[in-house]
Amino acid sequence: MPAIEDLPKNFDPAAAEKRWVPEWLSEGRYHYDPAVSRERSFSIDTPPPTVSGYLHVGHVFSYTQTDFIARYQRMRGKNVFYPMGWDDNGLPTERRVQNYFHVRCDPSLPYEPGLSEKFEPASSKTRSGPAKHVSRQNFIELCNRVTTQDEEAFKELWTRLGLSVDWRQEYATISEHSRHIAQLSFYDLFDKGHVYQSTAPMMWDTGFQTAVAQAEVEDRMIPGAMYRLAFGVKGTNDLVQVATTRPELVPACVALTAHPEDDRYAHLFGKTAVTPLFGMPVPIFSSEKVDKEKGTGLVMVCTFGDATDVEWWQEEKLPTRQAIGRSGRLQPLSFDGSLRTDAADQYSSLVELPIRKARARIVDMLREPGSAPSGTAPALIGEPETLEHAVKFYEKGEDPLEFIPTRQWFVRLLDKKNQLISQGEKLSWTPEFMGLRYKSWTENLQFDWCVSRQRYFGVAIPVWYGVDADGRIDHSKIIRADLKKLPVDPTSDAPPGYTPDQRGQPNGFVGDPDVFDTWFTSSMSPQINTGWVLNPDHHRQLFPFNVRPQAHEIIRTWAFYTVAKAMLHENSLPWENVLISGWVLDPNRKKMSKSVGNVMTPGEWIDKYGADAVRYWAASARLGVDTAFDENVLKVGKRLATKLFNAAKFVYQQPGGAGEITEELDRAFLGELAQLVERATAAYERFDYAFALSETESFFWTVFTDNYIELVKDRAKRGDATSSSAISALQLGLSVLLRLFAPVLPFITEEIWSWRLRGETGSESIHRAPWPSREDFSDVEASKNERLIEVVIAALTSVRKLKSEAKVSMIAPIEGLELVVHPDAAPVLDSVLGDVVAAARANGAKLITDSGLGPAEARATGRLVAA
RNA sequence: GGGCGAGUAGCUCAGUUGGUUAGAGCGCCUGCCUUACACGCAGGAAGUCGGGGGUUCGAGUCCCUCCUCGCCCACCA
Repeated sequence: MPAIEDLPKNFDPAAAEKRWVPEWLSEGRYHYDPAVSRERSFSIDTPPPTVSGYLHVGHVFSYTQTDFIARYQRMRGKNVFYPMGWDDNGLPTERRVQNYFHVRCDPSLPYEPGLSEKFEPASSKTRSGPAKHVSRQNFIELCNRVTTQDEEAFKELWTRLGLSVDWRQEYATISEHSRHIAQLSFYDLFDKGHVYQSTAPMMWDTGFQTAVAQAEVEDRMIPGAMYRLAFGVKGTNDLVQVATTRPELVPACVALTAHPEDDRYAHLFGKTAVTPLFGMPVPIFSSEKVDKEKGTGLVMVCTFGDATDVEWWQEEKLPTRQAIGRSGRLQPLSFDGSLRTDAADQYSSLVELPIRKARARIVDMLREPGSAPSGTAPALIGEPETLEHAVKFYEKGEDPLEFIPTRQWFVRLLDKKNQLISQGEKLSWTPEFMGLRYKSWTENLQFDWCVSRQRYFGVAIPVWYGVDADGRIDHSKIIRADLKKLPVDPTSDAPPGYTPDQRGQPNGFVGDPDVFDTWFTSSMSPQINTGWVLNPDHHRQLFPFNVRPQAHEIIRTWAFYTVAKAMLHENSLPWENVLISGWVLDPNRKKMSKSVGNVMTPGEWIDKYGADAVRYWAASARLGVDTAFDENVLKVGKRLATKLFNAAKFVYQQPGGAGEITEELDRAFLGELAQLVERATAAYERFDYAFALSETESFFWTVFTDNYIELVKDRAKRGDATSSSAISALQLGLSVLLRLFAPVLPFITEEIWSWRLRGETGSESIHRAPWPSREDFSDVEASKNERLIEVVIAALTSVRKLKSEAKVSMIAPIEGLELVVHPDAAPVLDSVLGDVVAAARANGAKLITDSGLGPAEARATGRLVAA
């Protein structure tokens, strides 16, 4: 231990961080030991953060909260498996790379070795020119370059924060291992019959030109208008009114429908309607799905306006008239069977227009006289009614989703809703109500999981398709990879039994051009961590995991898909506990994000207040509770670390050796501390680190430093038989308190531990020291007076009040001190009166009883003497 | 439209199964250089617990209802 005189005047967090981080890493303090039994291990399915290149305090919040639990479990003697992953796979990375290098991926270009290394971050100058186009392979190399940089930045932040991650367990969702596991997952689901391909219309983002899954869809309120259009009834001059918000889909109209009990339209069922402008004859059928109250009660069925259109199209076996193409522009359509000779002409002016322009154009056309199916009137009836309505968007997209028939791979989930719901009910959710989010999402599942994406930077779907003798791709002829060759990229590798030059040739093959939904891979995070079938022993050791910490907005994706995968692959739950963290709100109570976020980065907060203080802030919010960012809490955290430093200095300054704990006050203090240990331990067991911290903090400050230390100060330095009792109690108290604080404040506690306890206990690090328990107090006799601490604090407070009101210093001597207490409290106080007299700087004290006072109340009188 | 969470001192938050004058920290006020700490210490002021009903000897806590905020899910012709 350093000599106490040599300790700095104040705690320097930066110096401590510089000292301990390297030691923790080099000494493997947080290493997981695969040889330890499963029962003695504790596994964490850490969320892999999206490496975005931008760090804000929201990132430190939830990750630090997980660390509290990891550190507690480790001190409980558990062999903690605490990995860290990076979610670098996927669209955010693609976009970031496009901007960063001002580059676009063009899969038709050939790979240029060495090209990717030559790229430099785009300057404002180069950005103004056209983007450079590169091959898919080069683009992926650029993605890897950027994510590697970003991961370094995150890793630096995590280590500075003191996350007790075992960095040997680092993983990335784009790594070879992760791609291997994801492709194995696909084959296993394939063999079990859980995946299928389909060309049914799927939700499609026209901006990114990819299919998206229900989980990635969000509603946004956007302005629109309701148009009333006149349709004809074939063989009559009758007109019927249809209301629609999407008039540009009139050319894609394949039917009209109304509710079977709607008297207004009952006579039309089975008849044929005629569309305005294009004169196409379409059937009119009845459907329970129609809401009589909406619009005119008569619905235009198009291919495809929304999910209900898709259902009607399937049920009624309607033809497909796909007006909207993959890029969101209207595409050519034939008008065979039209009752109007000018239908194709009318439509030709719409082809190639983007949806919005097509809508404006067609509305103009519908205003023209004669656009109605019969007579000379315009088809548009009245003026459009503007409205604000909810429209589905891809969460990362800018244009409303369209339904477009494309070939996609799906995981069958709809038929397993009930099983998925019951899996969710078997999990323990913290906070409990978050389980409802999982449930309501699962109950409302509408589609199977579309897992294919028309993107580049992701895990390739590991299949090839046969090409027939005529050069046509046969998607039913699926060619799989040799399992030993995984992971594969079918766009560059040749399948088993083929040579590379057979790609695209008659009787040859083509690779699936798509990649998996990123959730397809990240839902395998437990298996990626264990190695799954590649390392069955390790898998058995860890799976199911003890905890999955994660944010609440990804319950429907990450949590849901991970539960689904574990069920489909192994008929198991992936974990026992789900811990849901809250959000960090900015001071205006909005979710903290790049645009509204705080200007200071987490690194700067650490610079200013220290890592322990930042962690203290994260510990002040319970799981699932959103918290406003408050710099004040950082200040308080820093003060706590400083106070610990100084209190410890005081304890170790006391001369003389420790001895048996013989004094009532010392025993009572340790008795209270033992109760605190029980409360804190129970709190950590239910993942309530915030309660454990606030109880410990309040005990430390109120009982330990403000009162106990003041009471024994004098006795400790007296050098008599009672001194060693005080010193022992101080040292034991400090040791226990340090360990209770260690999960939240790893730096200051490690620092103090190293002075003496490291050598005395043999625990090289406080973070490997045993969590406090009854064992710590086994040599201490229990106090006879349960309320002793309460009473003695009340007495000391009454003396302080006397001095404070007299506006004199707390060390002002007092003569003729009289302490008035409840009769029951008198003998209690009498047993420790010497310490009270000393702390009061009195020359003695007389106890007076008054049964009018409460059992823990005291009143002091006496003469203050000028110092 | 259905559901979940929140609404407690100027601010940030605790208030476990209903039980005596509702708590903490920050801020504020009044003091104190006290040999661990002035990044400290002591004392103090400050709340009709979102509104309204009800149950109860007793309600911040239970029930009903309404209001505000946030979120989840759904509807989206």
